[in-house]
Amino acid sequence: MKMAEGADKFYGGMPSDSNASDLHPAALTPQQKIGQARVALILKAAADAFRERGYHETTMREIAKRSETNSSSLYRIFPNKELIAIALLELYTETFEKQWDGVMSKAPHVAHAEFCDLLLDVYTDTYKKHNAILTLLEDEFEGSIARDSVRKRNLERIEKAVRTHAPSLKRRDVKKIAVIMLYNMRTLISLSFDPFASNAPGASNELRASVKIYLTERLSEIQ
Amino acid sequence: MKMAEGADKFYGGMPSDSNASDLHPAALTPQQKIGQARVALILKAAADAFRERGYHETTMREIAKRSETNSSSLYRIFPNKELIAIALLELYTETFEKQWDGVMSKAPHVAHAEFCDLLLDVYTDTYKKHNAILTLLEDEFEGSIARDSVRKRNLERIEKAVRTHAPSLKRRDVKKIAVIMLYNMRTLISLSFDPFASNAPGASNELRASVKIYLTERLSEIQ
Amino acid sequence: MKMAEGADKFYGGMPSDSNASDLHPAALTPQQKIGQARVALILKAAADAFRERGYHETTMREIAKRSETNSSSLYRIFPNKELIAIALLELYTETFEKQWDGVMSKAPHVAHAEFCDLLLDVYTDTYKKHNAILTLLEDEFEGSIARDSVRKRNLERIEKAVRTHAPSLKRRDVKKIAVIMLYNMRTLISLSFDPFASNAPGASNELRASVKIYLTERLSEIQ
Amino acid sequence: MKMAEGADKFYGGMPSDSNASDLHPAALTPQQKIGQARVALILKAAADAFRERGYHETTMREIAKRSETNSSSLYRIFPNKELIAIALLELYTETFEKQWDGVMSKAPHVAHAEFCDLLLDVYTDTYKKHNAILTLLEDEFEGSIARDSVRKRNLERIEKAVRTHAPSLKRRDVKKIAVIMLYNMRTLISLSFDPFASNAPGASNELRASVKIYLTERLSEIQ
DNA sequence: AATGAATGAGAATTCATTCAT
DNA sequence: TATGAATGAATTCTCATTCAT
Repeated sequence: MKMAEGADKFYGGMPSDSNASDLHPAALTPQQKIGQARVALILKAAADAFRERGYHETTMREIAKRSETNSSSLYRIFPNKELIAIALLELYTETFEKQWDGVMSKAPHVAHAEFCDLLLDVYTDTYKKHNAILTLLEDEFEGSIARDSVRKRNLERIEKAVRTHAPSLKRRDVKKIAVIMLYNMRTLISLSFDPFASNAPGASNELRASVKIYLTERLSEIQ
Repeated sequence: MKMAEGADKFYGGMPSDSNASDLHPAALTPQQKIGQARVALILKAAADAFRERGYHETTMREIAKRSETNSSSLYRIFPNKELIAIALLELYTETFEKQWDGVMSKAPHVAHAEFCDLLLDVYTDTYKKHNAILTLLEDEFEGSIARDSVRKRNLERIEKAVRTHAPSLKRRDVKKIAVIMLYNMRTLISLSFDPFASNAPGASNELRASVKIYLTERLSEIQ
Repeated sequence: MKMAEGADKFYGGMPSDSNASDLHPAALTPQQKIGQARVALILKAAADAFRERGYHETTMREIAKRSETNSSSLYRIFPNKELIAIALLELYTETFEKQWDGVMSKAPHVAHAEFCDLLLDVYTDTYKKHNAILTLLEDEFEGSIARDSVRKRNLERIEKAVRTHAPSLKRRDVKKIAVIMLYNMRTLISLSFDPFASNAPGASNELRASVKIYLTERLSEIQ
Repeated sequence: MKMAEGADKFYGGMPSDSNASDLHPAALTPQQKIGQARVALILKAAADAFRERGYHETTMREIAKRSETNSSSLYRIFPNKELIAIALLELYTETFEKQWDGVMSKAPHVAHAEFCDLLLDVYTDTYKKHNAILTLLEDEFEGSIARDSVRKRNLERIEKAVRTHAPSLKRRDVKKIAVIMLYNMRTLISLSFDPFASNAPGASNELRASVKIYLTERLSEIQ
């Protein structure tokens, strides 16, 4: 399936001037209060559904029903399922960005171990709020471009934080460390949501510990 | 969609006594060469499709077309899509199990670092052969029971290997270490398949290194 | 779909006395300048759309977008799509009628051949201005009553012109000649718009010639 | 709307080798008797519907109902409405071609007037059998390419017949005459189906006469 | 009068699966 | 056993039109 029209609205690029034939615009940004409430309802319903049943198994119909929205209205606001997912990703990103400010301001001063916790907490805290996101970032959902864009931004943020924390690191090493941290963050999330992992209590802490060992080691090397 | 009948055949447990009213038998295991070839074709086609388009986006129709199998014949052999996925998981498991023999025999004698590599290699080697599996283990596909069973077995294997390598470890610690290793193995796979991660060359090695640091540390503690 | 209420206002006949329960009035004829501009915009947009995509493929939505009119406003002015088509037919008719005055005044004096050209020119000239009409007169659009009324009036005009030009013709022959002329006029239009007919350059002239041969022959017979 | 996939099957061009991703082939040509009967039913139903309500107003649903075909089956055989129209055009063409043999064999020997009748009869006779075609050739239906191909072939046939009948005509004149005849043929059909034209009885004969006058004149010029 | 939001009906289309030869 | 045909249940999606502010 091709990328839905209008999807490009989200992951940067020039804002395409809407021409007359633009019959299927991107997700509507409603002007009136009532419309905004509707959008919120829809996103809530979609997030719930995605989390409970996965992106693929969730139908537009179900989202419509859960949010008590008329199907057509749903399609007016979100011309297709992908745009809902993308909107959720956006929402998540917003929350996420706020967290980073705190990290960036503390990064230069804290010890390695604490820095590690800061990074991991950004993820876990954000996910606690938007835990439908997990599905969207994991599932092979069509909006992979949007997903990749989110990941890319996340990666850049981590790199920046690492550089701020340890300015003397080589650029290449920063990149590698950032990737490892990103994956570990995701793992940490998976771990905390995976009902299957609950067999081994303390696994989350163990992962945190393991990441701390790694990061401390890498950051200590350079001095 | 509910789990298809007959699916229980695959993920271990007691063999359910098949009763006469079993209208939807599990995937057929054909005795004739031509049938086996057909099955192989189907599984190949399905694996390709799953990898390329994901489990959910892949339709029976497409598998039929790709394997040049008549739809009805496909349904005779695999009464539903889930059973195809399960069969692929089985195939993967077989390859997997063979790898474990090597690990288990070497585990007691090798150094920690090498032991770590052994574990990670089991995964990467197997995935190189069956890379459609990734999708099946990640996607929220209906056969989650089968998937969980695979995971569970994998976890048990890792625990056993760790115990064999370091018999003096406490059971609880083994469990935790195993979980961490399992997740890291999956991460390693994701990393090597994720086109997105290719921006940071050497990330795979970095992950291996990080895992090695962790494992060595944990295993050294006890002596 | 049934004919929209209010549609009868347009294609002549007695003005139906509007009763109080007239919930769906005919196309509004706005008194204010801004309203007239709006109507013009809408008709322009609709004409373009009809010509480009045909009556049926054109949606109210598209007309709204093209004319930058809010959907609801569009519906206030033109309660349904048919009324837009009818309004366009009206517009066309107005232009058309003006042309007839010239024809009628010249008809008695000119030679047969010139008379023939006069008739054909009425059509081609009018169509040059309102070329969306072609679609409306050809397409099986619901307002066939309006369409038939336009045709009928056209036929009557032709009959009148023929009678004026050749008063001694029998009524029956006039009728037949008029029909033939009407159809030839339409053919001439089709021909000039049909991109496909451009393969045979000069076809328009050839048709004119053929019509002239016919008409001259018929008109000469009687003297 | 773009041309439907598979539509190219009909109006010439290389037969595209069907690749694995060819999930939506052109209209199915059923192998079994029962399937052929089904196709016939569908085409009959579609022809009726098109004639009665026009191409655009006819829905796939209606065709399914009229032919007592399950919707999905209909879509299996004719993946979209256009392909049905194209199939009807094909059917029409077949009948049409047979008629031409007679024309071509008589063309060299008959008088101009009779030749004229022969040409006109090809159309009227064929249309009597396939009178849904009228709609398809007139309506702005998406398969305009197929429609144009039909027209083009018809034009070529007429040219050939004219050349056979009057070999000494110049090529350019043949082309022009053919176009005029083609349009007149269509007009004749419209005339006989147009309920509106019935006001002028004898109009058909009048048109025939007019065409005969024209053609005789043109063909006589050259000797 | 203008505009955003809502709505019901229905059309297009696809899917997994079964039937019948 | 292989294959073409059939099927019902959904799902996606669009449209003309109305409501409410």
